[in-house]
Amino acid sequence: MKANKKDNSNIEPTRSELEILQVLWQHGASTVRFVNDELNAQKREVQYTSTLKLMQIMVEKGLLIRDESQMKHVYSPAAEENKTKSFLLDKFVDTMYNGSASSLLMQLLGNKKTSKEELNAIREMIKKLDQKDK
Amino acid sequence: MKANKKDNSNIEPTRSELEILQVLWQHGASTVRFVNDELNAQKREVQYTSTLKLMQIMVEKGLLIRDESQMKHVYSPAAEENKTKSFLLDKFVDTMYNGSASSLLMQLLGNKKTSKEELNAIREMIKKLDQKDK
DNA sequence: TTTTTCGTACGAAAAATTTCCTACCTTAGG
DNA sequence: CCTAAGGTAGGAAATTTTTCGTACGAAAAA
Repeated sequence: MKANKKDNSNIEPTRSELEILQVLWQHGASTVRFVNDELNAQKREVQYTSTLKLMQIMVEKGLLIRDESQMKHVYSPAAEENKTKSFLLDKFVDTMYNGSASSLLMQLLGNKKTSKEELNAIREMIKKLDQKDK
Repeated sequence: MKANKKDNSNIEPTRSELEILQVLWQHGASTVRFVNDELNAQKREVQYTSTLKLMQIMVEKGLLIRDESQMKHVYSPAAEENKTKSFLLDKFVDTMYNGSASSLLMQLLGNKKTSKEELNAIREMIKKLDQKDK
């Protein structure tokens, strides 16, 4: 019942909260049971009630909304996935690269983990962008 | 005196620790006094001894190293700036974009905050990359 | 020399985050 | 009806992160 920020998307999820958001982004609106199973499968062992509690808190914070019409409540992200991601990406660029997106990209390109396919996808994307402008 | 991970760069700095790293990345090796002043100027009000303590903890964790040869200890990041950033960026891409760098870029390009200049810089970068490959 | 200023060390408090126990309710199966 | 399985609510404990008070030493100023 604390103050809902005018907009949910300017709240920083904690690390655990982010894990939960990931599951919801990936699978869409879900029950606690489902999220908890996913966490245990994908991430780490965690008790059902821990996940429940966390998701309840997230509702209070306005990060999630829930459908209580059924006994098994169904939770979903309160903000657009892209809005949240965009916000977090922005913050990341700011704190890590002084706001320079190209610096970030540079790092990304120098990254072993970035595969050939990724690089090609990026190139294509830029090409299209270039054409539009011309 | 806890175990130093073989490599510092796979440790996740906390949010506050990241703020300190930022200052050090930006200004190079510094005293606590300097870092604290920067934090107060750039970020938020914080007591000198709080910053001191945090930086001491970071030394214990292996995130920072310090030169104690002078009375005013001088701290610097233990790992290469790029190594740490690369690691964090990787994690970010993984958790937020399922490892897809191009998805991230897409988000970046759709971002209001990404200026024209940035876009151009990115285009140039890709062009060069393309030429190399051909 | 005395005092004031500025530094570190250390411990503990405070705050934030995360975990889980217990109680209790509803539904499904016997 | 009775029991077992599975759900939510809420409080409190545990852990992690952050903040700061106090003690004390060195150096600079008076």
